[in-house]
Amino acid sequence: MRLTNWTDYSLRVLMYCAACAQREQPATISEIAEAHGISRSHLTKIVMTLAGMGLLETTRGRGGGLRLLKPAKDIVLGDVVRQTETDFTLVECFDAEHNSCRLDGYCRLKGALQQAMASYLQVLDGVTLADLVAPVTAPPGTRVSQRMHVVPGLPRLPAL
Amino acid sequence: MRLTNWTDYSLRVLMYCAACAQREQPATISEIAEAHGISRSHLTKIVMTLAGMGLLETTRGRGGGLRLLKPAKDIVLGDVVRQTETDFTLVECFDAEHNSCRLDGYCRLKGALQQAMASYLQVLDGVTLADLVAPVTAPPGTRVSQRMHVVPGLPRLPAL
DNA sequence: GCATAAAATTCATCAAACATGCATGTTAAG
DNA sequence: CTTAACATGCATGTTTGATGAATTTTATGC
Repeated sequence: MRLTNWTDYSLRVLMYCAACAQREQPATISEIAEAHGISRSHLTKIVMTLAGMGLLETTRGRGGGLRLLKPAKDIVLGDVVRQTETDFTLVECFDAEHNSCRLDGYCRLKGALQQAMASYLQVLDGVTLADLVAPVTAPPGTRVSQRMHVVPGLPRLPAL
Repeated sequence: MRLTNWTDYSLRVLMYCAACAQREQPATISEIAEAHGISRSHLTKIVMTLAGMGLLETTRGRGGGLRLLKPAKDIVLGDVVRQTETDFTLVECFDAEHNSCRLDGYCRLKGALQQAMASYLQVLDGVTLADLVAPVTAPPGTRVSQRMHVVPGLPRLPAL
Protein backbone atom coordinates (compact mmCIF):
# COMPACT_ATOMS: atom_id res chain seq x y z
CA MET A 1 0.00 0.00 0.00
CA ARG A 2 2.34 2.62 -1.20
CA LEU A 3 2.82 4.77 -4.23
CA THR A 4 5.93 4.37 -6.34
CA ASN A 5 8.77 6.87 -6.17
CA TRP A 6 7.92 7.50 -9.77
CA THR A 7 4.63 9.04 -8.73
CA ASP A 8 6.30 10.87 -5.90
CA TYR A 9 8.86 12.43 -8.22
CA SER A 10 6.22 13.21 -10.81
CA LEU A 11 4.33 15.23 -8.27
CA ARG A 12 7.47 16.99 -7.14
CA VAL A 13 8.30 17.99 -10.69
CA LEU A 14 4.86 19.40 -11.20
CA MET A 15 4.98 21.26 -7.95
CA TYR A 16 8.37 22.67 -8.79
CA CYS A 17 7.13 23.87 -12.16
CA ALA A 18 4.08 25.39 -10.57
CA ALA A 19 6.27 27.25 -8.13
CA CYS A 20 8.43 28.55 -11.00
CA ALA A 21 5.48 29.54 -13.15
CA GLN A 22 6.07 33.25 -12.72
CA ARG A 23 9.79 33.03 -13.34
CA GLU A 24 11.46 34.34 -16.46
CA GLN A 25 13.50 31.21 -17.11
CA PRO A 26 11.63 27.92 -17.15
CA ALA A 27 12.63 25.27 -14.64
CA THR A 28 15.20 22.81 -15.92
CA ILE A 29 15.55 19.11 -15.27
CA SER A 30 19.05 19.53 -13.88
CA GLU A 31 17.80 22.11 -11.46
CA ILE A 32 15.03 19.92 -10.13
CA ALA A 33 17.25 16.85 -10.05
CA GLU A 34 19.80 18.66 -7.97
CA ALA A 35 17.18 20.12 -5.67
CA HIS A 36 15.93 16.65 -4.84
CA GLY A 37 19.20 14.77 -5.08
CA ILE A 38 18.26 12.39 -7.86
CA SER A 39 19.98 11.59 -11.09
CA ARG A 40 19.27 13.85 -14.03
CA SER A 41 18.79 10.99 -16.46
CA HIS A 42 16.32 9.25 -14.27
CA LEU A 43 14.31 12.40 -13.75
CA THR A 44 14.36 13.00 -17.48
CA LYS A 45 12.28 9.90 -18.05
CA ILE A 46 9.74 11.07 -15.57
CA VAL A 47 9.57 14.46 -17.22
CA MET A 48 9.15 12.82 -20.61
CA THR A 49 6.20 10.87 -19.35
CA LEU A 50 4.60 13.95 -17.91
CA ALA A 51 5.15 15.70 -21.22
CA GLY A 52 3.56 12.76 -23.00
CA MET A 53 0.58 13.14 -20.71
CA GLY A 54 0.20 16.69 -21.92
CA LEU A 55 0.90 18.17 -18.52
CA LEU A 56 4.00 20.11 -19.43
CA GLU A 57 5.96 21.19 -22.45
CA THR A 58 9.67 20.92 -22.87
CA THR A 59 11.88 23.17 -24.94
CA ARG A 60 15.34 22.09 -25.91
CA GLY A 61 18.47 24.06 -26.32
CA ARG A 62 19.88 26.95 -24.40
CA GLY A 63 17.32 28.73 -22.32
CA GLY A 64 14.99 25.76 -22.58
CA GLY A 65 13.27 23.90 -19.81
CA LEU A 66 9.87 22.88 -18.55
CA ARG A 67 6.61 24.71 -18.32
CA LEU A 68 3.19 23.62 -17.22
CA LEU A 69 0.71 23.51 -20.07
CA LYS A 70 -2.23 24.24 -17.83
CA PRO A 71 -2.63 26.55 -14.87
CA ALA A 72 -1.86 24.78 -11.61
CA LYS A 73 -5.42 25.08 -10.42
CA ASP A 74 -6.57 22.97 -13.36
CA ILE A 75 -4.24 20.07 -12.64
CA VAL A 76 -6.08 17.59 -10.48
CA LEU A 77 -4.04 15.36 -8.23
CA GLY A 78 -6.27 12.35 -8.74
CA ASP A 79 -5.78 12.47 -12.49
CA VAL A 80 -2.03 12.61 -12.14
CA VAL A 81 -1.90 9.68 -9.75
CA ARG A 82 -4.21 7.62 -11.91
CA GLN A 83 -1.79 8.07 -14.79
CA THR A 84 1.58 7.81 -13.08
CA GLU A 85 0.63 4.87 -10.92
CA THR A 86 0.40 1.80 -13.10
CA ASP A 87 -0.74 -1.04 -10.93
CA PHE A 88 -4.08 -0.79 -9.20
CA THR A 89 -4.34 -4.55 -8.75
CA LEU A 90 -5.15 -4.50 -5.07
CA VAL A 91 -5.51 -8.25 -4.84
CA GLU A 92 -5.23 -11.15 -7.21
CA CYS A 93 -8.86 -11.26 -8.18
CA PHE A 94 -8.61 -7.75 -9.66
CA ASP A 95 -6.52 -9.19 -12.43
CA ALA A 96 -8.83 -11.15 -14.70
CA GLU A 97 -5.82 -12.63 -16.47
CA HIS A 98 -4.24 -14.33 -13.49
CA ASN A 99 -7.13 -14.69 -11.15
CA SER A 100 -7.37 -18.12 -9.64
CA CYS A 101 -9.52 -17.33 -6.65
CA ARG A 102 -12.11 -20.01 -6.13
CA LEU A 103 -14.51 -17.56 -4.60
CA ASP A 104 -14.42 -15.17 -7.53
CA GLY A 105 -17.90 -13.97 -8.19
CA TYR A 106 -19.19 -15.27 -4.90
CA CYS A 107 -17.51 -12.90 -2.52
CA ARG A 108 -17.80 -9.19 -2.10
CA LEU A 109 -14.17 -8.49 -1.37
CA LYS A 110 -13.39 -7.14 -4.77
CA GLY A 111 -16.31 -4.76 -4.72
CA ALA A 112 -15.38 -3.48 -1.29
CA LEU A 113 -11.79 -2.85 -2.27
CA GLN A 114 -12.84 -1.14 -5.44
CA GLN A 115 -15.04 1.19 -3.48
CA ALA A 116 -12.23 1.91 -1.08
CA MET A 117 -9.87 2.77 -3.88
CA ALA A 118 -12.46 4.92 -5.55
CA SER A 119 -12.86 6.79 -2.32
CA TYR A 120 -9.11 7.25 -2.14
CA LEU A 121 -8.93 8.75 -5.58
CA GLN A 122 -12.00 10.83 -4.97
CA VAL A 123 -10.21 12.67 -2.21
CA LEU A 124 -7.31 13.36 -4.54
CA ASP A 125 -9.73 14.58 -7.16
CA GLY A 126 -10.56 17.36 -4.77
CA VAL A 127 -7.01 18.68 -4.66
CA THR A 128 -5.26 20.64 -7.38
CA LEU A 129 -1.63 21.42 -7.89
CA ALA A 130 -2.39 24.97 -6.88
CA ASP A 131 -3.62 23.75 -3.52
CA LEU A 132 -0.34 21.96 -2.94
CA VAL A 133 1.92 24.90 -3.60
CA ALA A 134 -0.23 27.57 -2.02
CA PRO A 135 2.15 30.38 -1.16
CA VAL A 136 3.37 30.59 2.38
CA THR A 137 2.17 34.16 2.50
CA ALA A 138 -1.46 33.08 2.20
CA PRO A 139 -3.41 34.23 5.24
CA PRO A 140 -4.43 31.42 7.58
CA GLY A 141 -7.83 30.00 6.76
CA THR A 142 -7.31 30.47 3.05
CA ARG A 143 -9.79 28.38 1.15
CA VAL A 144 -8.54 25.57 -0.95
CA SER A 145 -10.24 24.78 -4.22
CA GLN A 146 -13.98 24.39 -4.19
CA ARG A 147 -13.62 20.81 -5.22
CA MET A 148 -11.71 19.97 -2.09
CA HIS A 149 -13.40 17.09 -0.40
CA VAL A 150 -13.02 16.90 3.33
CA VAL A 151 -13.46 13.58 5.01
CA PRO A 152 -15.71 14.01 8.02
CA GLY A 153 -13.98 13.49 11.29
CA LEU A 154 -10.51 14.03 9.94
CA PRO A 155 -8.31 17.03 10.54
CA ARG A 156 -8.23 19.49 7.70
CA LEU A 157 -5.07 20.00 5.76
CA PRO A 158 -2.73 21.88 8.04
CA ALA A 159 -2.65 25.59 7.44
CA LEU A 160 0.73 26.80 6.32
CA MET B 1 -0.75 1.09 -5.14
CA ARG B 2 -1.51 -2.48 -4.36
CA LEU B 3 -1.93 -4.65 -1.34
CA THR B 4 0.49 -7.50 -0.72
CA ASN B 5 -0.47 -11.08 -1.40
CA TRP B 6 0.03 -11.52 2.30
CA THR B 7 -3.00 -9.37 2.96
CA ASP B 8 -4.88 -11.08 0.17
CA TYR B 9 -4.23 -14.50 1.66
CA SER B 10 -5.00 -13.30 5.15
CA LEU B 11 -8.41 -12.23 4.01
CA ARG B 12 -9.00 -15.49 2.21
CA VAL B 13 -8.12 -17.49 5.31
CA LEU B 14 -10.53 -15.47 7.39
CA MET B 15 -13.25 -15.83 4.81
CA TYR B 16 -12.67 -19.54 4.61
CA CYS B 17 -12.91 -19.89 8.35
CA ALA B 18 -16.04 -17.81 8.43
CA ALA B 19 -17.58 -20.05 5.82
CA CYS B 20 -16.67 -23.13 7.87
CA ALA B 21 -17.91 -21.69 11.13
CA GLN B 22 -20.90 -24.01 11.32
CA ARG B 23 -18.93 -27.09 10.43
CA GLU B 24 -18.14 -29.84 12.90
CA GLN B 25 -14.44 -30.05 12.02
CA PRO B 26 -12.48 -26.80 12.05
CA ALA B 27 -10.81 -25.69 8.82
CA THR B 28 -7.21 -26.84 8.48
CA ILE B 29 -4.27 -25.08 6.95
CA SER B 30 -3.68 -27.88 4.46
CA GLU B 31 -7.25 -27.64 3.33
CA ILE B 32 -7.10 -23.91 2.70
CA ALA B 33 -3.67 -24.15 1.11
CA GLU B 34 -4.91 -26.73 -1.32
CA ALA B 35 -8.07 -24.82 -2.08
CA HIS B 36 -6.07 -21.81 -3.12
CA GLY B 37 -3.07 -23.56 -4.55
CA ILE B 38 -0.43 -22.16 -2.22
CA SER B 39 2.18 -23.90 -0.14
CA ARG B 40 1.16 -25.14 3.25
CA SER B 41 4.25 -23.79 4.97
CA HIS B 42 3.79 -20.35 3.55
CA LEU B 43 0.18 -20.21 4.55
CA THR B 44 1.12 -21.39 8.01
CA LYS B 45 3.01 -18.19 8.63
CA ILE B 46 0.03 -16.16 7.63
CA VAL B 47 -2.20 -18.14 9.93
CA MET B 48 0.26 -17.71 12.77
CA THR B 49 0.17 -13.97 12.33
CA LEU B 50 -3.60 -13.93 12.32
CA ALA B 51 -3.56 -16.02 15.45
CA GLY B 52 -1.11 -13.58 17.01
CA MET B 53 -3.53 -10.80 16.18
CA GLY B 54 -6.17 -12.60 18.18
CA LEU B 55 -8.38 -13.19 15.20
CA LEU B 56 -8.35 -16.95 15.26
CA GLU B 57 -7.27 -19.80 17.47
CA THR B 58 -5.36 -22.84 16.37
CA THR B 59 -5.48 -26.29 17.87
CA ARG B 60 -2.78 -28.82 17.17
CA GLY B 61 -2.95 -32.50 16.73
CA ARG B 62 -5.52 -34.75 15.18
CA GLY B 63 -8.86 -33.06 14.77
CA GLY B 64 -7.21 -29.67 15.17
CA GLY B 65 -7.46 -26.69 12.91
CA LEU B 66 -8.52 -23.06 12.83
CA ARG B 67 -11.49 -21.24 14.29
CA LEU B 68 -12.42 -17.61 14.36
CA LEU B 69 -12.29 -16.14 17.83
CA LYS B 70 -14.97 -13.59 17.07
CA PRO B 71 -18.16 -13.80 15.07
CA ALA B 72 -17.62 -12.79 11.47
CA LYS B 73 -19.80 -9.75 11.82
CA ASP B 74 -17.42 -8.34 14.42
CA ILE B 75 -14.34 -8.61 12.26
CA VAL B 76 -13.87 -5.33 10.46
CA LEU B 77 -12.03 -5.36 7.18
CA GLY B 78 -10.28 -2.06 7.81
CA ASP B 79 -8.76 -3.36 11.02
CA VAL B 80 -7.43 -6.45 9.32
CA VAL B 81 -5.86 -4.51 6.48
CA ARG B 82 -4.28 -2.03 8.85
CA GLN B 83 -2.58 -4.90 10.63
CA THR B 84 -1.61 -7.16 7.77
CA GLU B 85 -0.38 -4.40 5.53
CA THR B 86 2.89 -3.11 6.90
CA ASP B 87 3.93 -0.20 4.79
CA PHE B 88 1.70 2.82 4.51
CA THR B 89 4.51 5.07 3.38
CA LEU B 90 2.76 6.53 0.40
CA VAL B 91 5.61 8.81 -0.52
CA GLU B 92 9.04 9.56 0.85
CA CYS B 93 7.97 12.41 3.08
CA PHE B 94 5.74 10.06 5.08
CA ASP B 95 8.85 8.47 6.47
CA ALA B 96 10.37 10.91 8.95
CA GLU B 97 13.50 8.78 9.09
CA HIS B 98 14.46 9.01 5.43
CA ASN B 99 12.65 12.09 4.34
CA SER B 100 14.83 14.40 2.30
CA CYS B 101 12.15 16.44 0.60
CA ARG B 102 13.08 20.09 0.53
CA LEU B 103 9.48 21.14 0.61
CA ASP B 104 8.65 19.18 3.72
CA GLY B 105 6.46 21.29 5.89
CA TYR B 106 5.76 23.76 3.14
CA CYS B 107 3.59 21.67 0.88
CA ARG B 108 0.25 20.07 1.44
CA LEU B 109 0.90 16.88 -0.44
CA LYS B 110 1.40 14.79 2.63
CA GLY B 111 -1.80 15.98 4.18
CA ALA B 112 -3.77 15.31 1.05
CA LEU B 113 -2.43 11.79 0.71
CA GLN B 114 -3.09 11.09 4.34
CA GLN B 115 -6.67 12.13 3.92
CA ALA B 116 -7.00 9.96 0.85
CA MET B 117 -5.65 6.94 2.67
CA ALA B 118 -7.90 7.61 5.63
CA SER B 119 -10.83 7.68 3.29
CA TYR B 120 -9.72 4.38 1.81
CA LEU B 121 -9.59 2.70 5.18
CA GLN B 122 -12.81 4.30 6.24
CA VAL B 123 -14.64 2.47 3.49
CA LEU B 124 -13.13 -0.79 4.65
CA ASP B 125 -14.15 0.00 8.19
CA GLY B 126 -17.70 -0.25 6.97
CA VAL B 127 -17.35 -3.84 5.82
CA THR B 128 -17.22 -6.89 8.04
CA LEU B 129 -16.15 -10.40 7.29
CA ALA B 130 -19.79 -11.41 7.45
CA ASP B 131 -20.57 -9.01 4.61
CA LEU B 132 -17.95 -10.67 2.47
CA VAL B 133 -19.17 -14.20 2.84
CA ALA B 134 -22.87 -13.47 2.82
CA PRO B 135 -24.52 -16.71 1.77
CA VAL B 136 -25.48 -17.06 -1.85
CA THR B 137 -28.98 -17.87 -0.76
CA ALA B 138 -29.50 -14.38 0.62
CA PRO B 139 -32.37 -12.69 -1.17
CA PRO B 140 -31.37 -9.89 -3.53
CA GLY B 141 -31.30 -6.53 -1.83
CA THR B 142 -30.07 -8.02 1.41
CA ARG B 143 -28.69 -5.28 3.61
CA VAL B 144 -25.06 -5.31 4.45
CA SER B 145 -23.91 -4.20 7.86
CA GLN B 146 -25.20 -0.88 9.14
CA ARG B 147 -21.71 0.48 9.15
CA MET B 148 -21.37 0.00 5.43
CA HIS B 149 -20.33 3.24 3.90
CA VAL B 150 -21.42 3.84 0.35
CA VAL B 151 -19.51 6.28 -1.74
CA PRO B 152 -21.95 8.54 -3.54
CA GLY B 153 -21.99 8.08 -7.27
CA LEU B 154 -20.49 4.62 -7.22
CA PRO B 155 -22.31 1.40 -7.90
CA ARG B 156 -23.23 -0.53 -4.81
CA LEU B 157 -21.59 -3.83 -4.13
CA PRO B 158 -22.98 -6.27 -6.63
CA ALA B 159 -25.78 -8.40 -5.31
CA LEU B 160 -24.92 -12.05 -5.28
C1' DG C 1 3.05 -46.11 24.22
C1' DC C 2 2.91 -45.95 19.37
C1' DA C 3 1.14 -44.29 15.03
C1' DT C 4 -0.81 -40.53 13.00
C1' DA C 5 -2.52 -35.98 11.97
C1' DA C 6 -2.06 -31.55 12.52
C1' DA C 7 0.13 -27.10 13.81
C1' DA C 8 4.75 -24.60 14.57
C1' DT C 9 9.62 -23.38 13.36
C1' DT C 10 13.75 -22.72 10.90
C1' DC C 11 16.32 -21.97 6.95
C1' DA C 12 17.58 -20.85 2.43
C1' DT C 13 16.40 -19.09 -1.81
C1' DC C 14 13.83 -16.87 -5.57
C1' DA C 15 11.89 -13.40 -8.33
C1' DA C 16 9.75 -9.31 -9.97
C1' DA C 17 9.17 -4.60 -9.82
C1' DC C 18 11.24 -0.56 -9.08
C1' DA C 19 14.95 2.28 -9.17
C1' DT C 20 19.38 4.04 -10.78
C1' DG C 21 22.94 6.09 -13.54
C1' DC C 22 26.35 5.94 -17.41
C1' DA C 23 27.06 6.93 -22.09
C1' DT C 24 25.60 8.93 -25.97
C1' DG C 25 22.55 11.29 -29.31
C1' DT C 26 19.71 15.36 -30.74
C1' DT C 27 18.14 20.10 -30.85
C1' DA C 28 18.33 24.98 -30.69
C1' DA C 29 20.12 29.49 -28.90
C1' DG C 30 23.66 32.86 -29.18
C1' DC D 1 30.41 26.11 -33.63
C1' DT D 2 30.02 25.99 -28.88
C1' DT D 3 27.15 25.38 -25.21
C1' DA D 4 23.04 24.23 -22.64
C1' DA D 5 19.43 21.75 -22.58
C1' DC D 6 16.30 17.77 -23.66
C1' DA D 7 16.17 12.66 -25.41
C1' DT D 8 17.26 7.62 -25.47
C1' DG D 9 19.19 3.05 -24.76
C1' DC D 10 21.38 -0.06 -21.96
C1' DA D 11 22.99 -2.29 -18.05
C1' DT D 12 22.77 -2.97 -13.42
C1' DG D 13 21.43 -2.55 -8.48
C1' DT D 14 18.23 -3.15 -4.66
C1' DT D 15 14.44 -4.11 -1.95
C1' DT D 16 10.84 -6.70 -0.23
C1' DG D 17 7.66 -9.95 -0.88
C1' DA D 18 7.00 -14.56 -1.80
C1' DT D 19 8.16 -19.43 -1.73
C1' DG D 20 8.93 -24.16 -0.20
C1' DA D 21 11.91 -28.04 1.89
C1' DA D 22 12.98 -30.02 6.10
C1' DT D 23 12.14 -30.55 10.75
C1' DT D 24 10.01 -30.23 15.33
C1' DT D 25 6.28 -30.07 18.58
C1' DT D 26 1.69 -31.28 20.20
C1' DA D 27 -2.38 -33.90 20.73
C1' DT D 28 -5.65 -37.70 19.53
C1' DG D 29 -7.07 -42.39 19.25
C1' DC D 30 -6.18 -47.04 19.24
